[in-house]
Amino acid sequence: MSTVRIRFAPSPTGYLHIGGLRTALYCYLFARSQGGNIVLRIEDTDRTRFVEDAEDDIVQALEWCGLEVDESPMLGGPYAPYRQSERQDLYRKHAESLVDSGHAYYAFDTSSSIAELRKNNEAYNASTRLQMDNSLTHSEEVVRMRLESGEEHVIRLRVPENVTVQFNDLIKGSVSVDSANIDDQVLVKSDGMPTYHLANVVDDQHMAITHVIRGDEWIPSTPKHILLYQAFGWQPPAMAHLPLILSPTGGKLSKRSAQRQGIPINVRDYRAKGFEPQAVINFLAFLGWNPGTEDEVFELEELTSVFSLERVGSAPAKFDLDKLGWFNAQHLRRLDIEVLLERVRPFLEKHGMIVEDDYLRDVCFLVHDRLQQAQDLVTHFSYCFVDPVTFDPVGIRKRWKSDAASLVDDYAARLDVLRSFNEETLEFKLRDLAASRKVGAGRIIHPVRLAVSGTTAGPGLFALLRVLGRRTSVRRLRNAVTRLG
RNA sequence: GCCGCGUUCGUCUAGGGGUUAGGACGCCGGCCUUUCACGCCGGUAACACGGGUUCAAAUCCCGUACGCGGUACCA
Repeated sequence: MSTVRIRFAPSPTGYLHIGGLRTALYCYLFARSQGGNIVLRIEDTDRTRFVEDAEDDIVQALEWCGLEVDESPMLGGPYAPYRQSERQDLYRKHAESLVDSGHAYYAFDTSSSIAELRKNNEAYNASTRLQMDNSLTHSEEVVRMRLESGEEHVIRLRVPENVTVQFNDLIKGSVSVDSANIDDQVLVKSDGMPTYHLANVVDDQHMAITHVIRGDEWIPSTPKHILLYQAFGWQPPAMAHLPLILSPTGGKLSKRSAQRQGIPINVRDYRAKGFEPQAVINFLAFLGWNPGTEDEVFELEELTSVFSLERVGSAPAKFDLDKLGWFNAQHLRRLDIEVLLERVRPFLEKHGMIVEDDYLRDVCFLVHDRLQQAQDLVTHFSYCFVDPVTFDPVGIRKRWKSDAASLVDDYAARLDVLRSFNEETLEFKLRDLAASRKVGAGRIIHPVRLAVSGTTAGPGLFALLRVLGRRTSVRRLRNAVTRLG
């Protein structure tokens, strides 16, 4: 058995989106679980949709997630080049060999004559090809002349009549299609570029790909590819078509539908929003696959050791942002505090907050378990860095009673003269004050929290005060006393 | 329209002839607690429908419905 070789073959028509990452992930997991190799191949045969920085984005997105590839345009490898635009001659040569063997033909039809064909609801296939303008309907000599004169043309696959094309998909099982339902597919476009169908078959063969793992949307074209392999006399690789990721409302997870649901669509957006790469990977892995146990939280390397294609389901799955949030919280919590610091820094900077490492470390330690996304630190816990400017009105009504100002002021006075600003002392001083004023501790705790953070929710009060430090704590307490009265 | 693929709690899913149909997210309730989270405990909720096959069907077969995908000189 030869070594497993998998390719991830995106086309650079835009930034890598979440569905593409899922495909890449499954490719990676399968390759690694089999001890095989994975190659990144850029399918840039559509010049009209080419996006300049897309390739770069794809590479960075994979890197961010830790999906390392073995061969790629920048890494090189034994089957270079890995950009299809750089392999044009190969495709042309193979297409022509197909014409020679009678499996393909030149076609000169204008776009308007094809449009007319389709208007009559007819396909370009065995039943119509003889009415069209191609090398099947003209003498060899005429064809040669037209070709030599540089007339625009394409090369089409001559799909055989009345055969059933069948293949065994590793995920879907047996799939078969009657060749009558397959068009004479364009193999080489009039600009000389191959279509996906040709390029992908030629490259998979030449790059010794053993398994094609790609999205469900390719199932209908796979019979065309099988036909191509047969025409070339090649053995097709194994096929595995992954179920699609759907929008929560059911449709295709398009840019528009995703935006409406608040779902980031490009991988770079997940990064920008403070999602953990491991969480995104974990979430994606479980969209259509499960290990058969009840474990759910996995890192990439752990996934690699338990992944198998047999356990990939065949039904499409809806994207669930809440579940992703849960995975993110799980992975965020497992992060080493120093790594968390790195995660959180960009968000502080974005908000113009300059914070020293030691202090940030204290804060992170304090709120670590309460973060779901890294950016929560600045959105939920800004009071760790700047004095509160507003106080939650509901909190005021509920917690800032008539004696609050005097109690808080008293507490501030006691803190102000404290020598060791540790949690035990802070708590002792507060309870002592409560006792001497004959009130419950909560009568002070709550207004103090409100004064210091502007809200009624948050980490343990004494730990919070300790982190804020004496100067800040006292300043905020006194400030609240004057503001709230 | 035609072709293909699919259908278990709201969502992700386990289970594939005999199960109280299991887990996770979400939601609800409780415990913990100075608050809110975390955590823990408990609850809610599903085999699309109709026919077969069988002693027995969520599970196998056939239809129907619904959903999704494809139907390009896009991938």
